[in-house]
Amino acid sequence: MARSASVKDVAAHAGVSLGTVSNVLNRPDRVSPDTRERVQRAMAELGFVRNESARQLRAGTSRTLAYVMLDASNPFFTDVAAGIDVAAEAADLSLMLFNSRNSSDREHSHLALLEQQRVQGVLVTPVDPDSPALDELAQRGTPVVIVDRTRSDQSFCSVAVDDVLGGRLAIEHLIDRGHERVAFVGGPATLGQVRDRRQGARAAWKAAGLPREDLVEISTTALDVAQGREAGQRLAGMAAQRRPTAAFCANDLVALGLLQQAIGAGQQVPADLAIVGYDDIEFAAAAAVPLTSVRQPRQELGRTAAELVLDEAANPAHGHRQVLFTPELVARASTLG
Amino acid sequence: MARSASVKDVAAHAGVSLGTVSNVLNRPDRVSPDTRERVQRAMAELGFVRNESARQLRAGTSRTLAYVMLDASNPFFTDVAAGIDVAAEAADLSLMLFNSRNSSDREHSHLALLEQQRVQGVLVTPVDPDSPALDELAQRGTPVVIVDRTRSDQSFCSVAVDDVLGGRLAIEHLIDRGHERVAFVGGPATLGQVRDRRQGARAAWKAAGLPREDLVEISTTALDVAQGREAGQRLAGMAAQRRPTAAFCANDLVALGLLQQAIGAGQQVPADLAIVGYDDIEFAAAAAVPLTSVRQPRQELGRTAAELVLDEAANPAHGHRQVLFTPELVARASTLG
DNA sequence: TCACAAGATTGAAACCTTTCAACAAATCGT
DNA sequence: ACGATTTGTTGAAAGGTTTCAATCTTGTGA
Repeated sequence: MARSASVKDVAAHAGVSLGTVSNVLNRPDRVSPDTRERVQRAMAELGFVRNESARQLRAGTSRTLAYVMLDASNPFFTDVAAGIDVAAEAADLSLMLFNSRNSSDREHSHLALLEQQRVQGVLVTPVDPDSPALDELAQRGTPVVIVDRTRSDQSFCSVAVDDVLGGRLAIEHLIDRGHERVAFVGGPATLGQVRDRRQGARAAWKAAGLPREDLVEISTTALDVAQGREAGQRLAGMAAQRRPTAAFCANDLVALGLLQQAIGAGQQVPADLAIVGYDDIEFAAAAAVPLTSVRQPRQELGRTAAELVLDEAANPAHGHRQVLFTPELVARASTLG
Repeated sequence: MARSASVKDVAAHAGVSLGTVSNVLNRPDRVSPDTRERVQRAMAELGFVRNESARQLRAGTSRTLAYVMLDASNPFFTDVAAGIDVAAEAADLSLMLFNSRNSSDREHSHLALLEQQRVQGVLVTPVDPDSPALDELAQRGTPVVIVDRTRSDQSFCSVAVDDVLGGRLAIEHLIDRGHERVAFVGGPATLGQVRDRRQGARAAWKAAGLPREDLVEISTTALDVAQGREAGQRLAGMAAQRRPTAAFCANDLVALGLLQQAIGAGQQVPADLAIVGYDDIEFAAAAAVPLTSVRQPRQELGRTAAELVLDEAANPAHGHRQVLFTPELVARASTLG
């Protein structure tokens, strides 16, 4: 392509100075109506497109926000992203999404690029929330908010949902429904989410005075559908009197896999096996046996995260806040049948 | 934050000229090992971060590719995005994702920003593939590839899947299974996909010599789960001898909604109603009655699109190509029971 | 008619990096 | 020991925009 026209070309073509062209672009009211029109016509004729690099270099500020997501194929994160998008749009910023696909390397290379681009702020659901790369990024001045994860210390803004409470809600619901032998399905335990949900589950179990060994743990290597199916087979393989009558899964993907396996093996849900998922993604309600699940306020999570990062970017007196949302149990047929 | 250090600061701190710092950054081999090390130490001490705007302004080239997706919450598109990502990574570019959420306005504002950013190339699944905004963008020199849509003319590179064939495969499968009254569920007809799939369905129906009125059309206002449920209710409301024994849905989300409604109403799938979806998203196989679906090579779609846009960016002799992939029917329990 | 204010336009400087011709120093061959 | 290479380093120019003090025009009030 021919090198595209610059303000200078437009100025020459319209017979005005280059400062005036810039004024038309940035303070149209400072310029008389007829010159303004002349300049705009010149822009149209030359196909002028503002060079954002130059603009940003001079102005020092970019008009974008970025969200580095852990796994774009998990609907939970796309819903969070939609919430961020709403807030970004309200602030007249564009949201760029990056997918680290569970890889630290990809995550770090995206973060490095974003820092070089001087984006207004970075939202990130990190592979490892305690990675020092995040500290360095923040320390050098990029506003960073951690999404759906928390840190041991309070050195960042973060938004997350109370997973311990969520685990408790799930188990209390199953206990209410009369179950006395329940499986917790999820893993790996290196994920904070998994640990917290399990911890809440155990606390509720203990509080109900039920014997510890009747909360059976089935560990998976990832939180996806395939692992849910696999866990279902292990469950099915257990001796009948030891087999749990209900399962609480660490997320909906696992729960859907488990549901599929159970129905495929001819079991009735919830009569033979009740199932509770986590996240309440759209496909949970749309499953053939609609799934009871712990709902997280995904959109609000994203919206709040965006507001925090914008505050950090704009407000010099910004103080870090850790926002914790409250989850909610949505009971459906997979436990109510 | 304190304004971050520039090459000039690094040069001063390391006691070298500014050109040398740039060499360390871009041609490390041209610089002697000890000065290189000195400069690198200075960078680390000052927390130097290269300013990408300035780099890009001078170098004229960005290191990013962008995909403007129609609906990030549809797993089909995130899978396509993953395919693009793989190819982008291989070319050492970063992929930025934007979500237009089915809005032309959002799509256009994203495209405008990307043009200003002078990205290497833009991949887009547009709300309206015939929008003149795309022509203008391409005409001004930004490489553009249309993904999962096609244009009447050949003025763009595009990658898509043969939807007419896909529709034919679905209906032929149902005819093979002995169905003689089938519903086509989908809409709105303004979507090229819907039109093509329906056209293929009709062609196959006609080729089998079946009466036209026995391919019943149930039109939806969108291709999502809620509309699928709604369509299910309309189906259920039909008089028994007029009611189709099978449904071909224009995508999997609709099929899942239909499946849910049917099972909720106590019907047996496929005995009372066989269902074929389209896209073969992961949740199709994971549904409680695994869904027969028409699979599209999603990742390959993305990968090919990325390769086309990179060729257009790099190769002056580039000619536009319209790549059409072949879909494939994956038969599962929802038609095989 | 003159002084002044208000409004419109100008042009140079600054933002930070990369590139490249030119220069300096070290190394080599003879 | 001397010119020719090679290796390493320099500094100015360029890239496109925005900003801002300065200048020019026009209109107003006395």
